[in-house]
Amino acid sequence: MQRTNFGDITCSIARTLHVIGEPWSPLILRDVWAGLTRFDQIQADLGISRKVLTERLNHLVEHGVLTRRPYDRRPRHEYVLTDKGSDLVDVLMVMAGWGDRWLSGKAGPPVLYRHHGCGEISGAGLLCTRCGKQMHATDVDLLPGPGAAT
Amino acid sequence: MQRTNFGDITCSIARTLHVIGEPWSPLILRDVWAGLTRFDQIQADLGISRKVLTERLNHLVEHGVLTRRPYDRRPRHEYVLTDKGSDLVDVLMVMAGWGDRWLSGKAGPPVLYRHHGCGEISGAGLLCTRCGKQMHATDVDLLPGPGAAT
DNA sequence: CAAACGGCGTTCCGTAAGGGAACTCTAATT
DNA sequence: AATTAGAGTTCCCTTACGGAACGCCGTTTG
Repeated sequence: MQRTNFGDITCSIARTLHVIGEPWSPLILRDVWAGLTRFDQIQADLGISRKVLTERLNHLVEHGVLTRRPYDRRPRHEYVLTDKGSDLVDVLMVMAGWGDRWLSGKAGPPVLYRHHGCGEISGAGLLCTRCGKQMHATDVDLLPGPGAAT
Repeated sequence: MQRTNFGDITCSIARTLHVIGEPWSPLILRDVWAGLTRFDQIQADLGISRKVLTERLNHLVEHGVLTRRPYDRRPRHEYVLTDKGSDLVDVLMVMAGWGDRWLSGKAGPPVLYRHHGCGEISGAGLLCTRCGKQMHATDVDLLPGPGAAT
């Protein structure tokens, strides 16, 4: 085996990386979370190679993070987060929070999060920066922020 | 450019991936967090190629996540987390929490976290599962858990 | 009913990046 | 002077990403 299999390392971080550690996987998950659920939508949004997108989607489905759901009688389907997958999006929210704090510069964060619980705009993270309560991936709406692409 | 540069995407998740998205980077960060701060220690622990370890360490230092600190008059140094880096370890704690919940099986989590705030053993995450208060990477000690390697 | 279309992959090739082992460099120790 | 230890560096081989073209399969259109 050439590339090391992180799944074999006795470490929950390594095991998690085995599921979403490959290039593009977290961004694919982000897209599905944000409502881009179809192959061509994701492909166009990310500009990812179709080959790699196929591989990643299969991998995420195999590991129970996404499911394929038919949306037509034709063989057409969209990708949906499972519970396991929604829980994983919490990792993305923390990553987004770190990126907002340390990397977004004076333009400000590209995305804002509205907390369903209190209705206010919060910073990215697992605690609402307004009401202080726990906030999960399923508890927010995404809105364009000041640093959003033009 | 062959591999896509995630840093150019207007997305805090993508920007964060630009810093720690490459293979091994999160595990290197984990090692430094856990107290393995020298080149050969990390190399032996992870079994990573020395070439790649060099590249990753330089990358993490360039991006202000780690600093090189001399620990001897000789050109010997160890790698230390910066504030930016400690903040980033929060991402790892959430990843560890997800891995513990969904991937560790009946063996149980390989690592336990003792919260400095209350002194109790907590699950991995950003909230202490015992006292409910916020818990950051700098607020915990790592202990071997039931699923630890033999 | 043949042709075009849309969604979803699959195939192919060129290049970059990881794996592994051997080698280098430098300052300290014996 | 020879040895040791830490920290890279170099070289070669193999794998995997990027990009573009191609294939498949039901549906719509004329």
